[in-house]
Amino acid sequence: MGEYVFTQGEEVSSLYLVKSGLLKAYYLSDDGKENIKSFILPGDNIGSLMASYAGKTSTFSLVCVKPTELIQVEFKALYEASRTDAELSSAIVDFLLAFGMKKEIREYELLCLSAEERYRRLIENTPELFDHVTQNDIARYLGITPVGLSRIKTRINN
Amino acid sequence: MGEYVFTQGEEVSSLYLVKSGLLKAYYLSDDGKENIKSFILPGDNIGSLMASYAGKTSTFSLVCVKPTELIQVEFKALYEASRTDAELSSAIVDFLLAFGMKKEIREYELLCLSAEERYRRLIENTPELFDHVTQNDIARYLGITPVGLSRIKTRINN
DNA sequence: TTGAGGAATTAACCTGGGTTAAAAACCGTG
DNA sequence: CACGGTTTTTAACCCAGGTTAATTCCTCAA
Repeated sequence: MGEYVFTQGEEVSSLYLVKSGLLKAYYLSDDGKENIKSFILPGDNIGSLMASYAGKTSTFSLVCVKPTELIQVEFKALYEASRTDAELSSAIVDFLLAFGMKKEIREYELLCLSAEERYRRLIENTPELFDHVTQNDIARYLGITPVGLSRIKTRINN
Repeated sequence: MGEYVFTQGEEVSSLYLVKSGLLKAYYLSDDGKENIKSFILPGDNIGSLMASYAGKTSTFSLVCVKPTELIQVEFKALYEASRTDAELSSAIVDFLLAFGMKKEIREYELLCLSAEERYRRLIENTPELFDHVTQNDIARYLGITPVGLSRIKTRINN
């Protein structure tokens, strides 16, 4: 709860699998604005590809929103092992396919939908989230400010 | 040139590798608005994960902007083969890692940057694109209208 | 060379969401 | 219960970008 798994700018060499709890991954801009990349729920996996694969530092921070149990996997070891272990490799393929599809959906929403539509879809698809996350964070996930989200809500309720 | 590789709503079972040429992948909304998901350059790979992996129909269309040579790969066969062939599987892992990183960057740009910043970065990172793609399409890739982009340009040149 | 169709620009007006700041509602803790 | 901090709402004002439509530019085929 409130603990960081890793922070922006850090070298990260692991992937994580969420057993229980809730995390948020977010970008912090130069002027201190927070943009939430994703919430990570039990069963989801998370990691900074850029950091662990391309050897850069992480572009975002990962922090627990609720008490969380994680399984940590050393990326490089996994990657090397996958070179010769077909079963492991195909598990990784599944992991990456799931990852890619999540990203594809998010990209679609950010590119094609208005903030209001994204909000409606979030209610539709992940209502649990609203029980555990402040409206502030919901807004920053939708790509708008808390004030903006409050306005959308009142607009929706006529 | 102008030929469709596949269109939105179609069942797609292949991935593609671009040998030469240029394509665009785009979403068409109910009210006829086009939003460009990505431009695909030589060396890039493209496919609808949702369609070929999850068995849904494609959420976007893929069309050639310039005469293009493609290598087509049947997804299911590839996926099955990868289950037992470590070398193949690890090639797929690399493919998916590259795919994931591209998506991650795009997500960041859409979530955190203004249209003007995205435009500046595009000039910076992919100037070639401007030789082959209309400004209309650049705008639709940036997530704004052609009118909006024209304004940004004049704003930048004081 | 001209004319026609598409691409880009410009202008006028509108709207969604940003910004700032204050007020109100909601906590948990002593 | 009251206090102090955090969330949420509300209000006033602002701006980026959307919309529509007219104008200019470009290109290319006849």
